[in-house]
Amino acid sequence: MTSKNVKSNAVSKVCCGTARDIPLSERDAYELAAVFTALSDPVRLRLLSIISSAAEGEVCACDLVTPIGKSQPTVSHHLKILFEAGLVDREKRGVWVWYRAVPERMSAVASRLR
Amino acid sequence: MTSKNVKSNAVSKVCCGTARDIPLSERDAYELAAVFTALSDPVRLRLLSIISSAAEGEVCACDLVTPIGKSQPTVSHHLKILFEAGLVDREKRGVWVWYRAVPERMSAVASRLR
DNA sequence: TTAAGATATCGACAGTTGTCAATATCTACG
DNA sequence: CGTAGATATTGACAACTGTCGATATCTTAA
Repeated sequence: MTSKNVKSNAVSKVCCGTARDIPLSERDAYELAAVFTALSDPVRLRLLSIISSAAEGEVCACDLVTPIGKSQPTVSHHLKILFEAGLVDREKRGVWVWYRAVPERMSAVASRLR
Repeated sequence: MTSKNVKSNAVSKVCCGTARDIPLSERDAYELAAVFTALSDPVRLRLLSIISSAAEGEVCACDLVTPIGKSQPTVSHHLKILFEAGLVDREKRGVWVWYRAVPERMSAVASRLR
């Protein structure tokens, strides 16, 4: 395992061996991982791209099913995951539900990658 | 399903109904999702945080097992996933393997979130 | 009230993923 | 050689995930 102060090894460098604190806490890691999990599916990324690039700033859920090419329950499922991750916001108006991107949330996540 | 030009509905706004092209291609969505999948685990995020913040710019794999608190095969497994996602680079020197972050890769991913 | 349509939930299933013990591979050193 | 130690691979298992059909819920219009 961890070696320290090994003398005359072939590579002139040794492992430090000290298990210092991890910069990212366990709790933060879990929360960050949860957002990345929401982003880890191609269908959700395409949904996000449609919603984010909407000229009117929002998109009706009814207009997401056909272009995505998945069943309505599946699209609804993915939208829920994006919503719960804080990546999109939604508003029910009449029969329809309108989705819009949350750019601050995406920026916040992006900044965690330096 | 999609409604268009519905007159006198209660919310004064209708779905557009046109299934125009999705900004993010299916191929790009898959590739991006693959990177986010690599980032979607708390253990991997903590590994990344240790490697990224290393004062010497690199960390020996032997010094990652203990602080992470998982078995050696598990840590090796996660490091492989990070490596294959292009998020870390590695170099074998003697018996040890040294990992370093790939900041350009992280920046590239971050920029995809606007 | 009844009907029609948009969205959400449920139940089930196949595929994927994180984990570890056991084992293999590789490297340096007597 | 052969040994010791670091890392990777394998095999197995439980847990999680994406998908769909069926169904429930909700809203508006007639």
